[in-house]
Amino acid sequence: MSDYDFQEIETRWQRTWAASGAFEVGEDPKRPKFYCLEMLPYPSGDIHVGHVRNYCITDVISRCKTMRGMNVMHPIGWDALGLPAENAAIKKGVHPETWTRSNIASMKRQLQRLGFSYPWSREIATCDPEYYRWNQWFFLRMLEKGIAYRAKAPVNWCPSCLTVLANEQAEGGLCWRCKSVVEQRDMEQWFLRITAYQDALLDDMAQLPTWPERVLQQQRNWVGKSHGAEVDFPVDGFAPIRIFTTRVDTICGATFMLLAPEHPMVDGLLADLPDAAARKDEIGRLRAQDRRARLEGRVQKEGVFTGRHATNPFTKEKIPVWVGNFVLMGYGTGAIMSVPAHDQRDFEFARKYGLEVRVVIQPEGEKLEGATLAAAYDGPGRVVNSGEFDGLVAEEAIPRMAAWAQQKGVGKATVTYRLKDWLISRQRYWGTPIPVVYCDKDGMQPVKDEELPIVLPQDAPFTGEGGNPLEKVPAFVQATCPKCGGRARRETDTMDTFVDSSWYFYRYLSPRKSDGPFDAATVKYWFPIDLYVGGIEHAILHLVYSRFWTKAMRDLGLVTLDEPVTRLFPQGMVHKDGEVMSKSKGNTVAPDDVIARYGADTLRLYILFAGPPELAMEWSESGIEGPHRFLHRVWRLVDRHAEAFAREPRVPLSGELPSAAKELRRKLHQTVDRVTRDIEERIQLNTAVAALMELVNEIYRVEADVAAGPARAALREALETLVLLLNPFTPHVCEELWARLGHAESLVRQPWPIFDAAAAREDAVELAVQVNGKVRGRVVVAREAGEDQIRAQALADPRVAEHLLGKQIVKFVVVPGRLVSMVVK
RNA sequence: GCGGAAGUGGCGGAAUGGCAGACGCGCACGCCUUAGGAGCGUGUGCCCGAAAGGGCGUGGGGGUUCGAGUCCCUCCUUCCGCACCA
Repeated sequence: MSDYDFQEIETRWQRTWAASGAFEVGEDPKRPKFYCLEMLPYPSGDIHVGHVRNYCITDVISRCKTMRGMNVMHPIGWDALGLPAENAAIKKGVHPETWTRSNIASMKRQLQRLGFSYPWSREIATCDPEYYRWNQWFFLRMLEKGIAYRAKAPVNWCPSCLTVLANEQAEGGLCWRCKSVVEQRDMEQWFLRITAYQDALLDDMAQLPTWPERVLQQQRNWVGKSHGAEVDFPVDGFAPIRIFTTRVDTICGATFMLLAPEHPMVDGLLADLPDAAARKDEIGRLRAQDRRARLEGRVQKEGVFTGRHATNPFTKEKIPVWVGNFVLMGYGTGAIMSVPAHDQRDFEFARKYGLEVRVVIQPEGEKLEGATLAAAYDGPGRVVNSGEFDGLVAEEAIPRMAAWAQQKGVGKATVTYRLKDWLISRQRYWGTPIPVVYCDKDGMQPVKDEELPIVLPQDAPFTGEGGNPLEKVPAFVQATCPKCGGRARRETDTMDTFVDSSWYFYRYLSPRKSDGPFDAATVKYWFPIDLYVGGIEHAILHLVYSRFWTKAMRDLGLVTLDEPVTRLFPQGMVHKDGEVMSKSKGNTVAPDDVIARYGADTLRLYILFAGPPELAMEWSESGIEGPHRFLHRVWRLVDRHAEAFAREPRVPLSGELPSAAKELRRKLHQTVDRVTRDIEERIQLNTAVAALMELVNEIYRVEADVAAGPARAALREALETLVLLLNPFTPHVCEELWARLGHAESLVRQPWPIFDAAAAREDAVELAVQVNGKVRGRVVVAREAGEDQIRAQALADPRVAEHLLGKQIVKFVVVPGRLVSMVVK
């Protein structure tokens, strides 16, 4: 009997696993495969509790599936390119690669201290040229197919940092670093044509029945498919203004039009008018003021009349054309028809500028008047004031009026999407160089495959003065045109790092392959991913990009899959003191400190026990004591019998067992069933842990009664089964106890306990007896007791009888194994 | 505004429509100990009661059912996305 020295046990077993390559895997056609994926971490410096939670979930499932006889792929890698490394370089004068590699080293050590079951030989880092060369290779294939293209587009420009920012880095219209208001600039950029897949991204959701609805819903919103109509409003002397609307049924109520301030027709419309300059200034003010007003939360609607009129093609009326600060250039056509009677935004605008409000949808049994309307009416009703369409209900009017527009050649039913093509250009150093050059003679030319990888130069200057450091490396910029052999300028934009994470899970399968991104046969064996666990914050960007990437690869003939992931399990965040745990809030907990005090097994157990994995969990310092005490209890319980069992010959469980042994086996096998289903089916790990705690309590309770004689075999079974069931959660202490129980082999591939349904069955059950919905007594009946017998016993219960005195039983319900319910009056 | 998730003891949280509060934290009392921030045991939703027992209880209100935390309707609150999306 010895103390539970978790530090010594944990480091020793971690060394043993590493030395034996315990978690290395390969393709094995004889065993069913299980690809268990977790989101690869960004090497920011330290593992945080959120990572730990993510990886504990996958580790328990991986270890359990392995014990269940499956061939499990459970790899890890590093999402190692990205802005923070470059900022560290600017701030501390270290090269981004040095910073990144040293972070990887320390985070790897932290992961190893947690005992996760990774095949480390498959570790990848996306900053490795042997990884990002395949980003470049994919890019070239996509360029050939027209999936990648270059175009001018508005981007976020920070006037103080003198650089372009990713959308995510310009949140709320402010530069994330210096907080200045970002400007929109038109620049030549690289895009991936994700919009070619917008319907596939929606339709293929049918192949994802086990994805959580909230994720699918977020993705649907992100794609933002919206059915409506486009209609052209002619303007004398100009091209017609094309609008998009979902409510073409209200078009006869359109009393003015609005253009986005950035709309390309605005300047032309103003051109020859006498007061053009003043109007132009006003509109310029709207463009500038718009973003600021939005981020301050003041969303006042403002507009400027252009001085021009357009013709409503349905009513032939001339209506004024305005510029409105709430019309977005990025959605629809950047121009709208304004129907103030039936759209609240248009209503507010019309009231402010004294524009006409005309009712064209009349609700049942009411009479709305434009002049007295208090708010826009957007409910159901019938069309009025709309000529031949009067009397139709709105839903009928929409297709009819769209068809009319098409027939007259002024519009058509159409569909718009919120989704935009994926802008992958970044004017930054620490990313994958985009493999093209620009030749004065031949223009843009893709680099030849043989020249890949285009490697980042080591000697770029990180000054923090803005601009892309790559531009300042002449040896990098100077290139040869692959077509004419003349001088060319190399592209200095690098790729968005979301490119790296869109396909990394294929690379794990053949991580060192040098003649292709992955091996088709291994993909065929391992894909699709059976379970993907990660933070809910990636519900859109990463998970949409990954789905797109697989579809694009399919169309390039590289894979045969439509979707990469069968089951997605987004785990909840970790909170502390009611807030999300984060560096900026300063409420983080360092896993290393917890491990030093309690050990990795306790940390793993606590983080899984604290709550259901899909919901936010609340971190509490005192809560961790429970699992820690539990492991001590397990240790004492098993260790005090271990030596004896290790020596004793194995006695089969046979014949009639004493009742204490039968009770123990009942609880034991009920626990086997619960734990197995909680891990494999429900992914409800907190209740699996609770079941194991109950089991330990039960073993303690009957320990003395089963320590000797024929019952002793049941004690041994219980202790060994406990160690096996607990192993996925707390593998170090379990390995140690397993060894002490006399086993030479590691637990990693030990077969999972087999559920014995007969042993788990209760032979007597206690039923509650309800009278008018209230429990008035209990009866113990044999498992197979018939209804008559149960009825007789229930009525015989003295307390029940008391409540029946002078009453009539009008209904009698027996729920086998549960309760008896009677209604009396 | 739209979408999603969630409201259960002092706290984290359990409950295929079937005995609400499993398991753990905390707390109280006791045992053991030279000592304990160790271990063991008992108790612990609220109210009345010495007890037996009774009443009330899963955000509020209504409904379905022999039976509702769970299903339906409605309202309220909190958190998380997206958001002047036409």
